[in-house]
Amino acid sequence: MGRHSCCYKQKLRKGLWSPEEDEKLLNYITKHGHGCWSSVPKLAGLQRCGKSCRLRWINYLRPDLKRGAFSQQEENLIIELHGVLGNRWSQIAAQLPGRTDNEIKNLWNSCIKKKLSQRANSKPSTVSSNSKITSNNDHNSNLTPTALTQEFFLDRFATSYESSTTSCRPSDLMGYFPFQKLSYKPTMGLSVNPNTSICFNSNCSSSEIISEFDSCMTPTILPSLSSSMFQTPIRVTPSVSLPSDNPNSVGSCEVSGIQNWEASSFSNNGSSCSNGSSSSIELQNNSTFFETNTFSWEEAHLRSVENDQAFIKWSEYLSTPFLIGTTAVQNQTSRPMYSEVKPETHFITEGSSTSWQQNHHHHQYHHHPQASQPSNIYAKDLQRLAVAFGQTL
DNA sequence: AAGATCCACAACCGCCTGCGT
DNA sequence: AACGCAGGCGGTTGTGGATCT
Repeated sequence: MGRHSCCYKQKLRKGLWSPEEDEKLLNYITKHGHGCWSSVPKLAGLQRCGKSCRLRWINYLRPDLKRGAFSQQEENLIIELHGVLGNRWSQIAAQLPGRTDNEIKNLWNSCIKKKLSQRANSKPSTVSSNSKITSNNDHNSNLTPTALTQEFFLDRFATSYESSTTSCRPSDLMGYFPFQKLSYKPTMGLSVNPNTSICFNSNCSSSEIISEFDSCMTPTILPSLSSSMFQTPIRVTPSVSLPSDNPNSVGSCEVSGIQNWEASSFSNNGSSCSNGSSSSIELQNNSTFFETNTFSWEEAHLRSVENDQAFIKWSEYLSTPFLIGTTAVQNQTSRPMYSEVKPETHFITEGSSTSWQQNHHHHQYHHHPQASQPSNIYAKDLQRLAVAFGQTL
């Protein structure tokens, strides 16, 4: 095995992609689809290997990517899914439309895992101290992130259970879990016995869990998850068509006021999107375990309002005139768009032209002091971009 | 002001799997 | 059945900006 054959080729560029490379790749895939990835770099005129092109497209250039910071709901969903799926980032990503596995993986490794670890350290063995609640792993110091997540659920469960009133039965408690009303069986990763003890069975394979979830999940309860979560993961088919006559319809699906991105939303016929609601996650409307309890991370409060802006309609995004001058950039109303947009190589399709914007600092705005001064940064980046593409602002 | 350190993100690497021959 | 290729995935590293000292 070892290195992919295409990587043996000489004179292949590595490292960060330049805007010119992005444009070449984007233009090529927009026109022709990717086809065989190994042939894309040659056909697109790039000195890259096919895998590199594929990654760049999937993680950055794909037009159906949701840009910007993760919302609290998304973080919660990631934690929930990670508790079930583990490090299957692609499957987790399939449940978060517009997010990539790489993005989620980075978020987990840099942020969520830290939070869970801090929480575990600051509140050791809450679960194991409860005689009614048992876990296969009572030592937080040895917990893997997945185990930490499980501990997290157990802890929340224990808290809820302790504070509940007399008539609470195990079956009642199931409502506290994100996958509500599931018929958990003793063989599953999560089990509840009549004595109200609950445990994660570490010897239970994930496939069993998945199979159990799949079989007992009622479509009326969680139609989105049941239809897609444990079946074939959503895959984006990058054969994108960007209809120039109706930019507002490009791949946008609005369901319950939020983005409802489907991989299948983009098709060569350009006929906007399929409904796709069967496999979408309605984050805003699904009160999860976390919201129905007292879950709150330290900055969750601070970020909640700001991150609501993450649910910007793609259609609005596409139709917003990014490159109409610095005055527009500085316009306060345009700020959320920029602050939520993962930048560098975003494009707008207007007719046959492709416009680009660049902004390396998108992620700073929600947790750095510079957040109060985005305009200068936008302007600077736009100027850089304009220079790169020979445009004037 | 400058170097050191931290952090988030992009990209690469190696392995696995599926498919065609 | 064996082999090679391409695509996909997860772990890891590299990079550059922000922050700290």
